[in-house]
Amino acid sequence: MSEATTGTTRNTRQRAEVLALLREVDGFHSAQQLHRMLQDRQARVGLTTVYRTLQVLVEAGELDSTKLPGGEQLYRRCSQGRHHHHLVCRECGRTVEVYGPAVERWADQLAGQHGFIDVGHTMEIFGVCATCTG
Amino acid sequence: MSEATTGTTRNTRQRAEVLALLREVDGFHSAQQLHRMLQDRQARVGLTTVYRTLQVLVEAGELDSTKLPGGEQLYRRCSQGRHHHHLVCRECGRTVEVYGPAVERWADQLAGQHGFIDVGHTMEIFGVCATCTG
DNA sequence: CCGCTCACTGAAAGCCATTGTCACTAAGTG
DNA sequence: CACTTAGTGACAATGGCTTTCAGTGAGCGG
Repeated sequence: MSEATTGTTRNTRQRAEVLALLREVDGFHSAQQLHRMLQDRQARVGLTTVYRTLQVLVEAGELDSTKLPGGEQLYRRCSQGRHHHHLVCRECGRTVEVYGPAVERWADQLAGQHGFIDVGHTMEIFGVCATCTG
Repeated sequence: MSEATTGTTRNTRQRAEVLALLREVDGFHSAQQLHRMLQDRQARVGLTTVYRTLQVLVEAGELDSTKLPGGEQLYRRCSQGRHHHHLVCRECGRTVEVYGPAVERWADQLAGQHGFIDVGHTMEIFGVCATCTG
């Protein structure tokens, strides 16, 4: 599973298109949205490829992903490697990256107290942003 | 949308079956699992009804639900109304309810600072429990 | 350049939890 | 006992995502 066997990664047009798009857009977008955007700009990339490329990029730590309550996965270019969470507007999808080292520590500690190892966590904050309110 | 118009709730056999089952089982289970359990005990309740009943119960605050990373929704009888999060074992599904008032406060505050209103959040902690480790 | 291999592609089919449809059933009321 | 209408459930549909598999083309050695 994702083990670099011969480890050769090829530079394909499709990969470049996806990366180029991600460099231009801001905020989170779903694989489907990104695929539609690519179609709009005449970049012929299959949906399957979009999914695979996004997965690869996430694994490589170049993309950042969130999951909406509905289960849909969103992606966006990772500004930096630091672990963070998201404050997302339910209306417009505007996203703010937030940091909560205390939360991380709390989660790890708590899990440790209960004998859990290999601990990870998910946390997303939802609300309606100022723009969408008034 | 879930607005109590005439607001009459009927006591049906199916509802009772689901509730009875939930009273007996511990931990989180998916709608599909619960449906299968009901079949095993000869309780004839349709899958659709199981889903609807669970939804109603969650809205009424009588059930507690989590979502697995895979997107599957899990339900369990709510021990108490207090807002809490879950520490879930990736292997066996064992769940520990955890409280983090500080986290709640942090999330609300942070959202407020960014001008967000009507704020909610999700947080789940995953790991492997002591039993599953060895 | 040429040919070859294998990573990569993508259309279509599959998967799977969940939701919608709609004719039917029965709870609770008068 | 009617009778209204909440509730039911078999089935179809949805939707995001994954798998399949017959190709295509990136990059390398010759």
